[in-house]
Amino acid sequence: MSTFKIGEQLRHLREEKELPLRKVAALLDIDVAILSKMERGERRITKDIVMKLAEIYSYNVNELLVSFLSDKILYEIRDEDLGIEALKVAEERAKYLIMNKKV
Amino acid sequence: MSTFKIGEQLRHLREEKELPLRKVAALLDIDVAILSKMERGERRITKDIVMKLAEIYSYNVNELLVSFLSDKILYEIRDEDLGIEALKVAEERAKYLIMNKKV
DNA sequence: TTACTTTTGACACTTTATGTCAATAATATC
DNA sequence: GATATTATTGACATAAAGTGTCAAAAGTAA
Repeated sequence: MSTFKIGEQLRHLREEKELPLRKVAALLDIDVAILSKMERGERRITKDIVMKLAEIYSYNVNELLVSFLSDKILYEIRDEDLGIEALKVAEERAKYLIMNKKV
Repeated sequence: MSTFKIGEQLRHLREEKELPLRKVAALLDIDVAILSKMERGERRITKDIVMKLAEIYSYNVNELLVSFLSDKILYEIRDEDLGIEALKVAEERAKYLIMNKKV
């Protein structure tokens, strides 16, 4: 999947901290190439990585997670005319499920 | 991925029409086992199959597609505390993207 | 140039998804 | 309750997608 926003956001944060991929990748214990690709949307970003990066960059983790999740959601409805409608229905259903403690 | 709602809905429609899996599977040109699993959420349902089934059951295709898409969306945010928040952000972003004709 | 950072692509490997099939289970009909 | 029909389950082989590793190439700064 390609990331729409979270990748850019993470790159932006890294550049603000003036950290090279090399250092951040080392902290995450992953290859530089993978981090590079994650920031540019060529590799999947995992929830785990997002949380670790929030820690590394001292950034609000929930905000990053919402970006991460909304990217995944938008990916599911890319090119779909009924996307907005599906989002509304999904939200109704999610609220209902939460009320009944199912999600 | 498991289907939450679309599978049940399709099974219900099939039963209303009193069509056996065998016949519907033949119309779709897929194996009976696969259709059985799709209806019970053990196999992925594709957009293509949903549209063909709407035709076969003479049912509103958009309604089924919205179920199908919202299932996929809900799957992405299952078990996520920030799911609702992510849905709202995704909707805002989707509207923005549509305005700018990007999605 | 030289050093450093980043990107790109190849590769082997793993995981996940897919289609096919047959055996089993469940249901209905006689 | 035997038989026919329908539905479910699991095994299998194959295909597709994702992952980690590496090194060469490209880009950037000193």
